[in-house]
Amino acid sequence: MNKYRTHNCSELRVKNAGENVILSGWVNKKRDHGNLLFVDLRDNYGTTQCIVQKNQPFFEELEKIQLETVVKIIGFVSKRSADTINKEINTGEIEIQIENFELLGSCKELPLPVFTDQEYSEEIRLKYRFLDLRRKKIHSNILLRSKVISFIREEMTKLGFMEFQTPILTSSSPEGARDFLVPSRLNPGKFYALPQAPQQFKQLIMVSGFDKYFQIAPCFRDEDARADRSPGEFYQLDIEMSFVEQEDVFNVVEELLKRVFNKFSNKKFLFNKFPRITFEEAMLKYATDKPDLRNPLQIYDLTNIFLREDVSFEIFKKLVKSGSIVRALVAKNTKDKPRSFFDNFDKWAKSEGGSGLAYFTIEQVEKISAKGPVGKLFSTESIQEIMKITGAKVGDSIFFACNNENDVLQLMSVARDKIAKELDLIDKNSFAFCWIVDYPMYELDNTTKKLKFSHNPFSMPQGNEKDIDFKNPLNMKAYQYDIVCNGIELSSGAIRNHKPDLMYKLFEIAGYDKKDVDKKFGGMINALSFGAPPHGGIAPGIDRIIMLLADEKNIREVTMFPMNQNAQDLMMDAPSEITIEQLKELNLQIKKK
RNA sequence: GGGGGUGUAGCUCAGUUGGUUAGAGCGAUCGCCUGUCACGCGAUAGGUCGCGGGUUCGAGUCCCGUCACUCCCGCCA
Repeated sequence: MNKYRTHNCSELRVKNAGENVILSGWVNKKRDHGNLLFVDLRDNYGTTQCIVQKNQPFFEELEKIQLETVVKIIGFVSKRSADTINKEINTGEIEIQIENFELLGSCKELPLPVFTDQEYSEEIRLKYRFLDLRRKKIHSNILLRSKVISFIREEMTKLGFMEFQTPILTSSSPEGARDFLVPSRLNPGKFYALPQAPQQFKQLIMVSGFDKYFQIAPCFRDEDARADRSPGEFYQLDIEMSFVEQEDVFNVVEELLKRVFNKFSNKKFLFNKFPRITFEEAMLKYATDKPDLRNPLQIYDLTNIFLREDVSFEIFKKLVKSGSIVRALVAKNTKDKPRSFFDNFDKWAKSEGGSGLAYFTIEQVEKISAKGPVGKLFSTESIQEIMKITGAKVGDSIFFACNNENDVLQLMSVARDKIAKELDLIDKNSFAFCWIVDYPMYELDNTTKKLKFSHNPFSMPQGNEKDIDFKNPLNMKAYQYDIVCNGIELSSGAIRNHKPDLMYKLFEIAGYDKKDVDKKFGGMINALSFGAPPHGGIAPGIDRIIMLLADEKNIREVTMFPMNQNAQDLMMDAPSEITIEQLKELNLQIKKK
């Protein structure tokens, strides 16, 4: 028999009444009635009410015990009387009559309450994460994470995939995020990098003939944090497959995500078959390549309206003439909204650094007209044209923004969310997945004005190799795709370029000559020239999947031991200073400020 | 690197236009209480109002600076 317990704290039922039992756990709560003491004992599985009367010799000792102390309770199970049953917990029909107890782990005065729904500061939560993790919500989030990960492993295995580990110490890559670097003791002056993703390794696994790979892979990127982005490290469900086209990857991922989301959430799927939206279409309709499709609002281009003679909105007309564009959103049935409703959006848009949001409401007394500060600047015919383009009806309002393309898109993307939230148009009980496809191979770097890879440099350009228009690289599309759910980008993926010659050509366009490519990606290119299968894959973010399933907005709520925004672990005190000896051994010197 | 928010007791927060001794709930300590399940009742302790400077007869409150946490932008192929 186990020394510490015969049962866990969620196990005992009426049928156990009369049995002698031993339970161990944390003192979750005490209710002290002076001559009668209730102790709620908690472990990973649940809580059990234990009770002791004053006549027991250890009564006073137990009465004074700190919450969160770990104790072993020895006693017997007794059935509760009907009026004292607690239906909230699954051991609520019984209680333990304590016959003795043993202190297993004492507890100092708590820096934060454990048994409470109260929110408290992240600083204190992260410093005492081991206490924070005892709390119900986050404890169950972490359990959910564990279950999801093992389910994913099972399902991937069923789908014929093999899990392989890839190195954690690897080489720095020139593209992409900032690397975390690790100095090499045996190779003075040289550094390893932690992998931003096992990108090259998973391709090498394909070249090695393993056909279907997956891994719950740690990824390291030294970039600034966001609510949905841990600083430092995160996990991807890394997938790669040989002899596949884009659709084959989609089928696997769609099937897997459906199984996972159906198993771990009651929310419904808005689309049973995930819609495919081209990058171009997404940017036009949603002004972002990670649209929240729960939001029914669409964006329309109204630039041409401002070239019309019968529109006298001179500020916008002037901007349009000098190259600005106009994009609009329709807010249905908003004619009765107060003036403040509209002005607040304009005020908000200005606070976003934009030029504001103009608006009018379509009305019809006899003729169709526009109401609002700029309404009279539009003729009936121009309003009718706007209604044709946008599908707006009498009683709807139009919000529009005019600026250069970048700024308009940025504003409209956020405005679309904000207006939908304000009008309560988003069904919170659903998942809206979609694929974003046909990404451009290259884009212009805003600061350097040079061409760069818009996503992964290893992606395969679309079309027959002979027909690819290398002269107009900005027109080149790639077999590059993203999967998005509820406005959250879960993953990017691509069919890879497995042809070294083509790869050199593509890198040349981005400004890397053959020598650069050989130096930076030599291992990869070399491998591809020894018989590489066509292959492709994807890597959905595990943390974000759990966030969606747990309905959490912050990634730290689904991460056991996260770092804070400044990439510090307040509990372990990382990063920390190291000794002179360690530095010497690594041939490093710290430059003083 | 830039912008916003927050910072008052161990924890969560209140604190009016600048005005006497900075409050509450939870927690802690002590006492009372035999059926609670957020038990109840009474008492006590607990404060560099993040830090530094300034304005003022007087600053938790106003101003300047700074630090910490957080959200966003940049960044994240």
